[in-house]
Amino acid sequence: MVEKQLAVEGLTRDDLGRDKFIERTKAFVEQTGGVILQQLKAIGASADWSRTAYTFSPELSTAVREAFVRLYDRGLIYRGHRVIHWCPRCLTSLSDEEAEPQDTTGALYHIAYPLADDPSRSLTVATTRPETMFGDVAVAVNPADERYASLIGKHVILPILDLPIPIIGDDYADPAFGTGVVKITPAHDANDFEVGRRHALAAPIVIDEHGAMREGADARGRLPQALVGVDRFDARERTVALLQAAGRLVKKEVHQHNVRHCYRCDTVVEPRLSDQWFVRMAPLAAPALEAVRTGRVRILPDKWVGVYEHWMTNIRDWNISRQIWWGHRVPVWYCSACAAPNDVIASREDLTACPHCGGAVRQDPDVLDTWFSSGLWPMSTLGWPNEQAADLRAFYPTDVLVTAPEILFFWVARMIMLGYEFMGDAPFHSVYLHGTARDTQGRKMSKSLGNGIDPMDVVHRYGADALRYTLIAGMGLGADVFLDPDDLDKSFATGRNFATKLWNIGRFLLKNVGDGEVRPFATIAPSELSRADAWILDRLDAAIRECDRAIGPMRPAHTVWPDEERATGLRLNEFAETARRFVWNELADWFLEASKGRLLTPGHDAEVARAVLVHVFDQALRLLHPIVPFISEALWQRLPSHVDGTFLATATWPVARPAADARGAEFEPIKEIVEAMRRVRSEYGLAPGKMIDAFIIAAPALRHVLGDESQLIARLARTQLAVVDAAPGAAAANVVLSGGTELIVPLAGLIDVKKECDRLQTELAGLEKQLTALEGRLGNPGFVDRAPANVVAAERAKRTEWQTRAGLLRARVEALCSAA
RNA sequence: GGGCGAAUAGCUCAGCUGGUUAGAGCGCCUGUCUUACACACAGGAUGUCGGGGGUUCGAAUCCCUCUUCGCCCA
Repeated sequence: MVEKQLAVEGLTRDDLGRDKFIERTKAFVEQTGGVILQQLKAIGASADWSRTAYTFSPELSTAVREAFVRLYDRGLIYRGHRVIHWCPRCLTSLSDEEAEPQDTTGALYHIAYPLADDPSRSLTVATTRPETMFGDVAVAVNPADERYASLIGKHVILPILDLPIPIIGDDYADPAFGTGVVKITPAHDANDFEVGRRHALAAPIVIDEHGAMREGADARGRLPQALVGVDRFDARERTVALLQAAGRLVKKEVHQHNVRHCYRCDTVVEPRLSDQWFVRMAPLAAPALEAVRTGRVRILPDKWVGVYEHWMTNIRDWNISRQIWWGHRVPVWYCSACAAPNDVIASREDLTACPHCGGAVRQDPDVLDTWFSSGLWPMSTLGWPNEQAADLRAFYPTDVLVTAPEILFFWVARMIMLGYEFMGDAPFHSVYLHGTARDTQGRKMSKSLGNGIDPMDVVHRYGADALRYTLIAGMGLGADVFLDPDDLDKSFATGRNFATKLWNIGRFLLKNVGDGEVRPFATIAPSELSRADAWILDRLDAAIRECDRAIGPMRPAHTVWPDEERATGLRLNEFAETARRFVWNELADWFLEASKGRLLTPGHDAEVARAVLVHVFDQALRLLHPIVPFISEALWQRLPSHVDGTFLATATWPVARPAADARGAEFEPIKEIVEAMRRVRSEYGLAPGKMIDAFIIAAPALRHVLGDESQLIARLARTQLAVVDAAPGAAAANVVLSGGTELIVPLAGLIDVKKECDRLQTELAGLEKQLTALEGRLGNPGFVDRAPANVVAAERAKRTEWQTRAGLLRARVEALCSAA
């Protein structure tokens, strides 16, 4: 980014010099880092802001040096001479992870290399990079390949240069790929380098650090004059032309392959032979792999476990050298005076003189891959390498790491490896890999595409709670979330609607409860509760349990996750949906509606209702606080039960009561009757406000409830219910409810007998179909004998219920449809 | 080319260790400004759970196979 800014000013980093460049970058980092912190605060992230840390602070720099020196002393960091990924634009090497493969349509060129002792015959090699042929030192065939085995040891003539090179046998040559003959260019291909090493071949360099053709080490006389200084891609065309002119190009075919690109600037990466610092990964990976396999660390969603294991078992040494200016300098000095000119001195302190001879020293110019210091984060931020640091002792290992899946190798795996190396334990027990925000076309939101959404924009429009709720509710474990950057209203409707609804629920509740003294919920005896009270308290318990289950255990009970708990919890969307359903569909839609009447008449029951309302809402706000912290806190502070100076943010978590009150279940038939009445109204176009009469045939237990709750039903359903023993003869709508209850709504003049009859017949047919299947199941000895007893019992209960229901429906159909 | 994963309502996704009359949000249709909320209320429609085969008393759920799409690594 800083280099881009400089480019706009017409400058390069060399114009500025190393010190000025670092100064400028530092300023930029402080500025952007500040913006991110400000955004986090705006969305209500409850971090301990006094602990923000910066990787270039003196403390963290100490940690980086300590880690480097310790790994170096243990032989886990070494200087290696090999082919690495190089960005010819950034002029730095890259790790395997930073060189991103991109599927590319290229060409496979087939080139004829004549045999030295018989120019009439030739071997055809297939390559995607003909311009590297000037660095060829051999062609390889597979020793098991019968076509070519006899040629091993002979020579071919490298076209254009007319240079004899050997034919070698090596398993690396894949008989099935191309022609089965592969050219070997050790300086410009990592695999070829290994082949060259095995066969003790030279490694002539023909491409320079800028990606232009130039004779480097071991390459004198290898480049045609016309190609010197030519960019690698132009050189490819020209080489092909030269080959064609020489009659050596056999064919060119379209070829799909992956080409690595620089993850920062997208330039095509050039394999480059050079000296770099590497971390030996296999010894570090072993405990980190074991940690995930045994369950010391779990990865969610667990589909990433396989990816992690695959990477860890095929791990390659990590190139940590970067030839850039911004970063931690490699803490290595070289003494030019001592006997060994390349003697490496790794040091925790800056060196000004050689500790052996007192001579002048110079520091290695390379800096470290930023992920090297990031890998130390869980320790370095807590005070490591001071192992007695209070923070380190108190907080290491931490709990959950939340990050994006593309960081799994860059960062997560390296934190685990370095955690084991330096602390002897994993830095956390859970890794939560979240989804990606994408636009409506499924593209990842990014600055360069301009399809991103500014979170602050959303906060200003709809509030932080709406933003949080939308994302949390819409993001299943590891699932991507799709948002339309051009239609924020639609994208954030879920959260905006819920935030507004919650606020309105609070407003209504606070207004109706009023400012007067409210009885503490604990003082209310179960016998004082209404059925609606008992019901909402049951629902609250269920919501608490479901929320707890969605979040799962905070940490493993005994260090390691047992198999049955490994994949559980952290289902934030389920948590959000449960909490939403409770306050909206249960508390607001039913309990608040049911309370309206009770609150109108002052007295004992109104006091109970007020106490229950305050208690239930208080508990609901506690559940909601992690998702919508601002609105929930604001409402909670206004509750009459609120104690000055206390915060919802630090209030205790709700706990479900162990046992339910049986009377809560008695509210269900009331709901069912109200819903049935509403359906009938809707179907026959009866005005919602109009009071209508209805009859009900019910079992004795329900009659008792109906007697008690007639006012409530009247209010919710706008219905005067009369309990009867038999259906009156007049035209009516008929509804069969659970438990054999029948609801009859007389509709003289309004009823369409044909329509009512059709409706009942459709319902009956559907039920009979289900019943037939159910009876088939229960008649099957295989099922009755082998299925678990509780399943069989449940199916039998269902049969009884459905048979009653079908009987009642049949009777209604007979009564009604014979007349039609 | 190798490995991993996914296909469920118009869209985005739940459905965990096989037993539901298969769910949610958004969208859609009908009615309602019912004094907390039209960013709402009430009611409604919509799925041969990608195709085929198998295991099982029982499959959206387990196995095989095909198709299509992702991701990771060569």
